[in-house]
Amino acid sequence: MEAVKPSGSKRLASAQARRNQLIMATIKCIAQKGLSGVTMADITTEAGLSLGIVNLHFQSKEKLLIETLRYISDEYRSGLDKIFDDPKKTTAEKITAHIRYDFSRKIVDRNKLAVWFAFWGETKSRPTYLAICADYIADIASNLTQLFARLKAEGNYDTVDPELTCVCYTALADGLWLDLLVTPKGLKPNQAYNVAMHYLATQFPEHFQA
Amino acid sequence: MEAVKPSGSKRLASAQARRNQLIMATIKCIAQKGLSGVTMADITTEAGLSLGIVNLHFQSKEKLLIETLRYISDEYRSGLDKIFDDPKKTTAEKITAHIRYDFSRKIVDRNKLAVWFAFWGETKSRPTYLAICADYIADIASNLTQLFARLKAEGNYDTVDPELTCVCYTALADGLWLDLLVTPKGLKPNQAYNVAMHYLATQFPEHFQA
DNA sequence: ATAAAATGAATGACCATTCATTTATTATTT
DNA sequence: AAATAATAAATGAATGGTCATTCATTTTAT
Repeated sequence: MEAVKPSGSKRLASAQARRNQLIMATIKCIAQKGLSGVTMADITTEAGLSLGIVNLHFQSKEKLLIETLRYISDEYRSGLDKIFDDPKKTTAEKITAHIRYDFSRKIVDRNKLAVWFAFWGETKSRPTYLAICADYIADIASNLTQLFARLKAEGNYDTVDPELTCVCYTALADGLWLDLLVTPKGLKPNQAYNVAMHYLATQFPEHFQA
Repeated sequence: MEAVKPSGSKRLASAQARRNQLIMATIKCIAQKGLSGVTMADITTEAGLSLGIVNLHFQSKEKLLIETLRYISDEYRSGLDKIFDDPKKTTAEKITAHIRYDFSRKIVDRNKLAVWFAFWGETKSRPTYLAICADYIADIASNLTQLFARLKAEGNYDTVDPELTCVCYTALADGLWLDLLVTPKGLKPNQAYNVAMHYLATQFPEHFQA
């Protein structure tokens, strides 16, 4: 029935499904074997598909890796955007939701954390990886700074510096994620959340409890 | 003159010098090409030596990488030990020295940071890497917690939880290092130091100024 | 003269990519 | 509806390039 599109909807859907299937397998394999250790054979076997499939859908290994990083970035970002744009939440509620999200199951998944840090560890040598994340990082920082500035205005927080608080919180979250990845026996997601809250409570004691 | 040692001192010294030379070249190459991109040829060329030299001094590439990680770990650790064991410093001075050290030129060297995060990104798949650092991480945390506990006792800080403060500071430092590595145009070492101090000032306002 | 250190061409393993062939899906015809 | 043609998707054996490792030879130190 579709006059313009050359291929039927079933085919398009399956192509997208294959891409996702391969990205999921890539996440798992990077976590298991490291960015320096994953092979095409690892990924396609994990996905239950044939060796040639990656080049069919992604042209090359490198492009699959980049799409995998982009997938994780987009997922993280879109979750935060939803919170930030929610008209029903107050400023304080948005901040709380942000922190809850940062240490939620979906984000603190060790496979995904492994992928994050695998790419961070290579950004100096491969600027492409950084370029993928640079925009969204700036956006998120801008949104969070804005929330802190609003809360400062709403509450009685003359000494708070919203930008500094944003930089400090962001670095703290990064460090806690690293802890969750490398010492899973040491720090639990819930404890990490408490540490983050402890910092926020030092800045906005009227609104947050440590 | 040495009766026991089979080889002369000049040879021993040169063997050790070669090892260091290769480790330095490895740090530079990992920063430039990433852990997944370095080759033996890269490293030996950077060191100005021949291709076979690594296997002569380190048996294998993997062992050289491990020794490189160990070198950086030991360097960091020994610097902190000197501060912690200094009998001339008060508790507060030791903490200040610790933070200064964490953001000093020697530690915030982007090549070395690149190596740190290259290895962190692979710890999930290669537990050996974590094993190398696990001990010293625990030691440093124990020392720092002790310092915070002493300062709590010395000052008027009933609400401070030394362990929590240690976890929070450590994560914050990790996150700031990551920032320094990936967004060198954004955050400068001096600013990172100020952010860390800002957090400490929230815990010990009588002793530290943001 | 002896022994250790260093070299780098040669080797073999590994792995991303290609592409001829097979399988599945959609369109057309009877 | 069924059969057939046309097209897209998927496969995996074969290819070629890269790279860690080896070791016979050369260089340097004792």
